[in-house]
Amino acid sequence: MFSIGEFANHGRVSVRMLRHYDAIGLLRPARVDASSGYRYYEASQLSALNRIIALRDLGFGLEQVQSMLDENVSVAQLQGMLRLRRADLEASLVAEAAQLTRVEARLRIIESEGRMPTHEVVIKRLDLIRVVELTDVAASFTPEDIGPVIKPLCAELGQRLAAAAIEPTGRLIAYYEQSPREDDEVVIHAAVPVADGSHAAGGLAIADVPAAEQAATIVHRGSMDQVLPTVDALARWIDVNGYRAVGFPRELYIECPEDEAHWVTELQQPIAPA
Amino acid sequence: MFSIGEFANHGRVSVRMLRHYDAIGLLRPARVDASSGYRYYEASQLSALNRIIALRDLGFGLEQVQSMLDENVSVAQLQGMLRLRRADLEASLVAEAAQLTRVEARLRIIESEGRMPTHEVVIKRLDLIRVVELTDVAASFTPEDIGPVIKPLCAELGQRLAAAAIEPTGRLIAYYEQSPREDDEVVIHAAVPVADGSHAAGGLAIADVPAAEQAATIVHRGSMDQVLPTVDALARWIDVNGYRAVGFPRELYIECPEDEAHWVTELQQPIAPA
DNA sequence: TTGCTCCTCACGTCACGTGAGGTGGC
DNA sequence: TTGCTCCTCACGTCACGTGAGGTGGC
Repeated sequence: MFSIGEFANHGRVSVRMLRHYDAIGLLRPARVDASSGYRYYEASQLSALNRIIALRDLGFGLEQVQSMLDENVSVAQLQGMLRLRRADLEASLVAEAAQLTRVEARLRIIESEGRMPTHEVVIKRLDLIRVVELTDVAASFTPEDIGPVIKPLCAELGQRLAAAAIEPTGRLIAYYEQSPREDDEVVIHAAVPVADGSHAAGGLAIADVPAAEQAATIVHRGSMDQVLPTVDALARWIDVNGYRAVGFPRELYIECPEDEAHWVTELQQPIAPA
Repeated sequence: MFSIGEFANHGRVSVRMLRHYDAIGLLRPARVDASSGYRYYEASQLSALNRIIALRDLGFGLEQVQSMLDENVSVAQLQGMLRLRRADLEASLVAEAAQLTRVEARLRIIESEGRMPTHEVVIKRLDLIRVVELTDVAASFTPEDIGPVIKPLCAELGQRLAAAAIEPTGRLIAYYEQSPREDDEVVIHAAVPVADGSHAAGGLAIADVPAAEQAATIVHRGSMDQVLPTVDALARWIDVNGYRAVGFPRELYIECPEDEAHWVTELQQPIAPA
């Protein structure tokens, strides 16, 4: 018979742990003194303790450990739990490796630029959005070419929405479709979300902006004339963190007051692992 | 100005999170209505939220995030935090990879043997132990050769301890030193721990059983004549889990009643990554 | 009036670590 | 008597999720 302290010593666990395992019924002492409450363990219980430690060290929770030690658990169930654990571990390893990549990317940036990045990139999921939209084309994907096309396009969109009495359910979205031709031409979509049952009206097209499992996003503050550095930062981030762009880039117009210098927009780029 | 719900939507976070960040002072709403307590956020606060999300997604705790956003934090401090995080992540990846190896090993065992292993192996750290000991040699590391040598050796040790009035501070330890010669001969040490200041006496040698950062251990129940399957299980485990033996194997005699069938011993083998 | 959004507590999570306050045998 | 070991609460951990119970504007 061992006292709790001796048993803890042999098992390389804390006394508190043994008390905890007693409390949850995972490992009951062989004997408990009725008057003092002292716990006493038998040497043979070391095997039981070791089984618990071994399973816990595979990453199972104590409740799962308890069920795995149950005599009535089948081999198939044990296999199932181990396979699930394996899958969880594999997912966790991938996630942590990605986190490490991002930490290292940030260390490189801090070394080369001497400060933390000011443009923060965040990965989000984008849901499918039902929109009404107008489209036009621009000669290239630079603010100089986009600006003169998108501004009248948005104004026109606003007028037609009012004329057709359509109530948008969200804010303006622009997305940019690379022309199938080999030149730089892009098709610009100016769109607003509408309720699911909406119909085309007033010369406006109904469309679905597709969902994206992962999109890298960045907030741009200020005039869209100055958007290029933000676009570049987003592109570099995607590259440095081991992703690639897989769909149309989008802009979400979050706040557009009179003074364009105070605009807040979010650039979104669907991505996939490179 | 956004209500908390709108802001949460744009930021892809939960309303509860925003309330939490407000509560801990990480991200205060731009305005709080005095009478209703409603929180209102500005579009420009999306950048602040994104910085928080980005840092949190690197694995930093919210308290650390807060300190990293502090204007007074130096670039050197930021670098330090990122490097520490990198080191933690690397360690965590190694630990999880080892865990995955163990889970996979167990899955293979369950497939080949049709049940969970009954001999559980646990990795422990072994501290250095000051002992008094007697030694002898055996022809090989099999129970048939060890048994007839170690039994009288232990009896002799007990007598000399009593004669020299030495009080052991722990239980009997045996460890086995491969002879430097090429044959199977092993040097058997029968030792008991003593207080640090002890001196050699009564023909007993003082020695230190070295510490080991990692040792694979397994509990053997029953007579030492039957120890071979347990020794084999330990050796296989060490092999299958990507370790190798790096020091003397030991036996710790945990409980040795009259009836040897009820003995409980722990086999210990110092290991290192293979 | 019903729904919707917002609010403030406050408990639960997971496996213990860490006191606080007290007892019993050498 | 002092140290040592043991005991039982009970709080703290970390970042929220999840009700409970209630309010205010459309």
